[in-house]
Amino acid sequence: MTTATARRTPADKHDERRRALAESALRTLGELGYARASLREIANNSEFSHGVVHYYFTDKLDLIVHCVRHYKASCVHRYDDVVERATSAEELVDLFADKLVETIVDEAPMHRLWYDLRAQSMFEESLREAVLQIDGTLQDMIWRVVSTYGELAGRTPSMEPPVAYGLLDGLFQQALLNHLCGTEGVLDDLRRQVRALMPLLLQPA
Amino acid sequence: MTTATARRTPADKHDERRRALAESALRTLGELGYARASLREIANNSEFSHGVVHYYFTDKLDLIVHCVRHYKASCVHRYDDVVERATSAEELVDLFADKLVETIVDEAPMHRLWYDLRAQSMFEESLREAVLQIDGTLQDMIWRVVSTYGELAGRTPSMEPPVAYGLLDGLFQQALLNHLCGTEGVLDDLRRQVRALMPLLLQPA
DNA sequence: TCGTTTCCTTGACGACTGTCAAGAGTTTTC
DNA sequence: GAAAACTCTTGACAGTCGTCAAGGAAACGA
Repeated sequence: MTTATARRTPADKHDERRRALAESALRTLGELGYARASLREIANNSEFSHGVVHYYFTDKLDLIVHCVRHYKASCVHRYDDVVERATSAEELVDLFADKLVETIVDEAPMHRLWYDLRAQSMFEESLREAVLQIDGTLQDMIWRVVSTYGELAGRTPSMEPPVAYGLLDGLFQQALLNHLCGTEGVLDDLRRQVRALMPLLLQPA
Repeated sequence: MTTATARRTPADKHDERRRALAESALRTLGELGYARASLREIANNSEFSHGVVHYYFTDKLDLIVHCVRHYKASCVHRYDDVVERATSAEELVDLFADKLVETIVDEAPMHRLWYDLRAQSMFEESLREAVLQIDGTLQDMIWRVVSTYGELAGRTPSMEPPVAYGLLDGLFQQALLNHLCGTEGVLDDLRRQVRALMPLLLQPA
């Protein structure tokens, strides 16, 4: 019914509303987490009422998965200009480490939401497909950095994409937790750790 | 009132009941996760009724923190005999990797519970103290392995304890998720990845 | 054996949850 | 300008949740 009745407005407006609702929901989700963010709370922090959710989404799960998918879509290009801008291996590492620190400060709620969702997917099977897919795009994102780093250094990566992603993700997660706990020096630590780790991801010269 | 009235039974029985309840709760928590495990469900899977929880614990949070603390207490010695038994660096790595794979198979529910709780602590401040403390003991556990590995290899570690822990934890978490998703070859991958990573944790010979 | 303390069950409470139907309000269509 | 379609609000529903009080059951000390 809603498809292709007019030239472009109906379906587009529908999608735009979904996007607006999703972005509103993301704020609340990032603040409260997956389990404690109720649809009413999400709606309260938006310009809509709590009933509208079921007009644009079938489920609470549908909404949340849409939210995180929407978020990751912009997230996976975070290091694109790091990759493009860097002219040497050392510069790439510096830019990459800085960007990691920057996003841990600016987007901590989004990151903890992602880790929350990924942990939930270990229990809730209906989340796994989306989580695995997003995890794959994040892995690709990291691999673009690592492979470019290798090219600039004139060396080939010594690890497969999942390993490189797993290692960096481990450090990042640790830094995020400590950052949220207000620990001092976490950001500098992360920067140093990443700078020390990156060379190990390549074959010895 | 309950302290030191008789020789040892009253307080001991209290603690034993707490332990029994906690172990019962751990089964349910490992199955459902932090958010979806209700006190009634926890009690149903035990020999008690749902009201007894507030006799031994002040809170749901009190119960859960006690549960995870109780679990980690036994968990942190998992690699002790790996450290003691190994007579060469290579053997230690093999034993360590095997033990990692073993626990990912045997205790997957406990591990996902831990990651769930750690993610929740990013939102719920009241969880952080316990989580940070447990995280520290896990880090120490890993460091015992790494430092012994270095001694056996006659080389000094190239990374600080948090980094070594963060890297290995990242790989482990990734393997756990994939294992729960039923992906094939995850365990062999983890074994190979750990064997490849460990030498990088030491200074070049 | 009686009274007291400890232990545990039952049942209820208020609050909160996701969901959805009924119906206003708004826009579009003819 | 009436009719139809779309958009959103309101209010209620059936559950579930953590919590706790009342009271029975059992163990204990005398």
